[in-house]
Amino acid sequence: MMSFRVLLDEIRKNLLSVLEKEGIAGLTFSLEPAKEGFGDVSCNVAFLAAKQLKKRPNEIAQLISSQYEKFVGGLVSKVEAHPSGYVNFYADNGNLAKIIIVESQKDDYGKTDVGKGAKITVEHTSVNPNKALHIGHVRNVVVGDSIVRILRKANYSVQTLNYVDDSGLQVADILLGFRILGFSQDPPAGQKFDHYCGDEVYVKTTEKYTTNPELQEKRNTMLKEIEDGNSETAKLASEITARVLAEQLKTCWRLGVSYDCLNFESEIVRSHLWPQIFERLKQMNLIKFESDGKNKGCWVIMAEGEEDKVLVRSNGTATYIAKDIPYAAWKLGLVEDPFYYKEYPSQQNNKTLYQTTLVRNNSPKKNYSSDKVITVIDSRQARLQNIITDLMNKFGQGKKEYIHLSYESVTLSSDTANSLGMETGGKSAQMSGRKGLYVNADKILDTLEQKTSDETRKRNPELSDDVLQQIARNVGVATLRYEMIKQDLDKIITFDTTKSLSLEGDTAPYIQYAYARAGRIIEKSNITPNFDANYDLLQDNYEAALVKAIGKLDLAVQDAANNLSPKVIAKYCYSLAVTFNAFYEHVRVLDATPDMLNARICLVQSFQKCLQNALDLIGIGTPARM
RNA sequence: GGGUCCGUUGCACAGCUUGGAUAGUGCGGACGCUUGCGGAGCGUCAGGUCGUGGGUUCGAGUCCCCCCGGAUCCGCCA
Repeated sequence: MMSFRVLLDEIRKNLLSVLEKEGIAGLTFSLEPAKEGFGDVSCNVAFLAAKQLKKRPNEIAQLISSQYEKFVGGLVSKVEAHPSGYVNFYADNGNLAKIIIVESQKDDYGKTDVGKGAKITVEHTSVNPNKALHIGHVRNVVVGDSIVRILRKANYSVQTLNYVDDSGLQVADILLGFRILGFSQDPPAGQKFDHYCGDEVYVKTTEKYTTNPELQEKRNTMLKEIEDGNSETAKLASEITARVLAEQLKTCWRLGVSYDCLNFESEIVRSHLWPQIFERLKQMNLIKFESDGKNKGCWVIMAEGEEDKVLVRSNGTATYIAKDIPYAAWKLGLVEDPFYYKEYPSQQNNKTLYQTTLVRNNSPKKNYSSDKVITVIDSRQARLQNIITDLMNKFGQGKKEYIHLSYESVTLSSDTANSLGMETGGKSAQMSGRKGLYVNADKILDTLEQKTSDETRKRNPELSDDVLQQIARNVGVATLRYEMIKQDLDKIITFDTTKSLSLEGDTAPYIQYAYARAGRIIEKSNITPNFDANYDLLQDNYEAALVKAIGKLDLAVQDAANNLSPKVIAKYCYSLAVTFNAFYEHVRVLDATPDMLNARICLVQSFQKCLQNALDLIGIGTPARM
């Protein structure tokens, strides 16, 4: 990839030759984009060599920079020994601009080869099919989807899975509502089925457990019936969960997210993978049978420095973690695949979505397993995920990698919790599906679309309703997605229905606005840029800064892929937009002479292309107007 | 009680993986910028013992240890 990286590569190569000549080879120095005001690239080698040479860092820096002088003239225009001890390099703006701007026109601009084409499987979303997605689920969906996009850009071959826990206790809860408490199986007109199940059936059914304890026993028998299959209850369960799932997927598609395959817990259970795995665990001595103590009669797993975890109860039934183990092993390709595959009826973008089935068919077998598997789950499940990770390491004998990509939860601000009828004493509160304390994802998207639609109409009164709606969807989704990934995964997001929906400052609309502004310049210039331009004209600081920002996309992708950190891309997009806006305010494009106009239009178009590529990595679009 | 994570300006965050040069950004506050390419913008100012204490180092927001505060997990529930 021809990018800012070529500058780093050139400097490294020449620097190594300087160091060798001076007899200070073998140091693992860093060579990085410089901080503002210290040139373009900084090197810390003088600090590292100071001890060995018994000289002050600045002296060494001076020696190195004077020796580097003979290489000046390529992409480097100046070398400088800073009094602090750094060696700072200044780029030749024209040469660098030519390379970066031309390269940025390629469709795959920003790609980088972290993955070397390796297969990787990512599981995310995995929402219980008894309710609608709330704002906490959205964090999972958006983090997972952004990771998928980033890994693809980093040359991984990515498979995306969504695990549907269609046989758990929460499903039994709503079934109890339908079968015993007589809730209608059809929602009131205009209400989505997933909203209805979550807001009405689930909440009102679980409410009754406190006043009506015998209902809980009924729930337990219902759970057994679901797991065994074949009963009326099991049939109704698969019907209801399928309907909820269909509605949940609409929300995911609305967010711009797609999957390769859906897995169902009920099928994992009925596939009889567990007995096979159970035997292997015994053979490998990874689990033990307790003949005494509090876990008497159970098979338990010994976790590093933690309490033993029961896998098989004294009555012989497997616990939930025992269901997760076969699924993890399946994802890693450690068991023979018991499934057949069929197409799910629909998906956005005409991408085919498959689902597993135990019913034999003639469709070709699929393979969604990989040696490397990422599972995106809430940090609250870290303990269980650690047990599975441990187990998979032993199971895979070091050839497989199971990664729990953990993220902190989304909580509600006290104001928002209050508005949902909960007094928290000024503190933020965890959401709870059971208590009905959550912010629905579709409703937040509706609110955002309305808001962005109003704003866009103010600025573009001539736009048709259709176009306006399209823009509003784009910007609304972008705003929510950006809020969900702009900070670190291990930081709690405190969601506030008013404060979290701002369209100004460090937000998606700010970034998208920069793109739209750039588009208007190109439009009004009335020229088609000629990329065989005179890039030496782009010497202004604002121009040079924009070129360099554009040149660093692949460095950001590499960082994001290596650290599984989508926020790196969000930060990159924001800083690219900031750099453009500064350029926009200080450099007049349309007033320039023909050569200068052409060079600047090339730069503006390069910015647009780069930003579009970068935003796509976090699932954010670039409307031409907004 | 034990494990994990968080603690940087009034608020929300970046920087910590890979220690060095002036600790950045947004919101909020004060003031200013449009007969100029779209003001969802730009600029100026105010605001910081980087939770506390120790250690390693020529050098610590960044690495190590103790402590304090907060979140979360620790069921033969899922």
